[in-house]
Amino acid sequence: MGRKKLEIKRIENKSSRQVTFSKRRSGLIEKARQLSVLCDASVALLVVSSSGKLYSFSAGDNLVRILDRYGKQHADDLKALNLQSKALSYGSHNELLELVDSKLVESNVGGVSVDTLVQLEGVLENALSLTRARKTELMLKLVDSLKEKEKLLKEENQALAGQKEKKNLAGAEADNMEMSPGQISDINLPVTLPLLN
Amino acid sequence: MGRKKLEIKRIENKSSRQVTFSKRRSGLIEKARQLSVLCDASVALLVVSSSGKLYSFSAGDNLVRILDRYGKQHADDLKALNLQSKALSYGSHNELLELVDSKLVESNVGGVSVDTLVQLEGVLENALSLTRARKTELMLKLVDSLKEKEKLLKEENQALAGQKEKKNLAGAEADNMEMSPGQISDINLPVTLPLLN
DNA sequence: AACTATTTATAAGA
DNA sequence: TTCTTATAAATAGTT
Repeated sequence: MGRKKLEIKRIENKSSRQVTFSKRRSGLIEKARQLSVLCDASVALLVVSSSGKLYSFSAGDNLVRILDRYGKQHADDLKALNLQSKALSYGSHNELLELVDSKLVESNVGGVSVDTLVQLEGVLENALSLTRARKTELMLKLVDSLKEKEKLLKEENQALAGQKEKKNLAGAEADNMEMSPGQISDINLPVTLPLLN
Repeated sequence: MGRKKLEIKRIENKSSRQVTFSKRRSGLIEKARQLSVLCDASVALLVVSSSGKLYSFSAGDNLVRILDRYGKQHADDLKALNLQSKALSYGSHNELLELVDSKLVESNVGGVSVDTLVQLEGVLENALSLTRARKTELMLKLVDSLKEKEKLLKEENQALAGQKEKKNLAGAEADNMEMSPGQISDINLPVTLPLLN
């Protein structure tokens, strides 16, 4: 809707891309607002420009609450989400394979076009790689957050030990407990993870 | 943009509200998609209808990654992350299964050789090799061990706090502190895991 | 789910 | 950036 019809593909000219980004971003946000008001819905919108700047908008409810709901509903009902943003469960791989297998056996009689099979293969590969990428990403995140937690706990630990020592010195005798608080206990973790294919 | 100008306020008639919701939701998603393509941006959109149904869309990058970015810029959202990671391991392959199913059914017209089918099966099986399961298993172990570590740290923490309190009560006398070795250690976790896709 | 009269969004230009 | 305006696109009400 402008002087000319614009093809929906990346705008190569940097400055008009910037202008369009700005205009359409406002337009999108306005539309989101209207949807929220007209239909009594909650809307959360996050836009990240190619230069990495983040714009967020939410209406009807605050963003965090909407995200929470996303998390919950994700567990219950993924039907509502589109395939792209969907995650697949670990177990699904095998199930899917089995399904495909059985379907293929079944169709020994009927027939399936090569094109369809190629398409199917693509779909599966795509879905799998998406899944794997996301799974990895999330697990790395989880690991990071756990490590962060660990660090904080250790610090607290050290602080507590320090306080204790002070008290010891101030008290009757010394005890030379050198409880250096960073001590080792063994948790069974493979130091090197054989994560190879 | 319609037969009449519509005021932007809650539509009272339930069914037209529903219709408008549906139309405008698609419109919004299309606009989001266009913005993403035209301007090389990432967009995440979450819409919750008044009846609580959730719709999500993302383009340019996966939703979780976009949310992550949001999380970084706006303090923590570990809670949401946890919810998500939980959700991710639950069901969700339904849609994919349906898609696969429909592809196979719909293409009962052409014809394909058993050889081709066997080949396809092989390709898919390959993509699902056991190694991936092993990788997942190992990562899950890693996460578990980190959680375990965390637990131990918390316990030690509590023990220390308890001792400190005791000391306070006992005043200046000896301390029989027997450092209960419920220790925590530093295990050399690879900071970056060589995770394969 | 289609249609179409209108309103809205916006591409290009200033 | 901001405004203007010709035109494309979205959609409200209708069927």
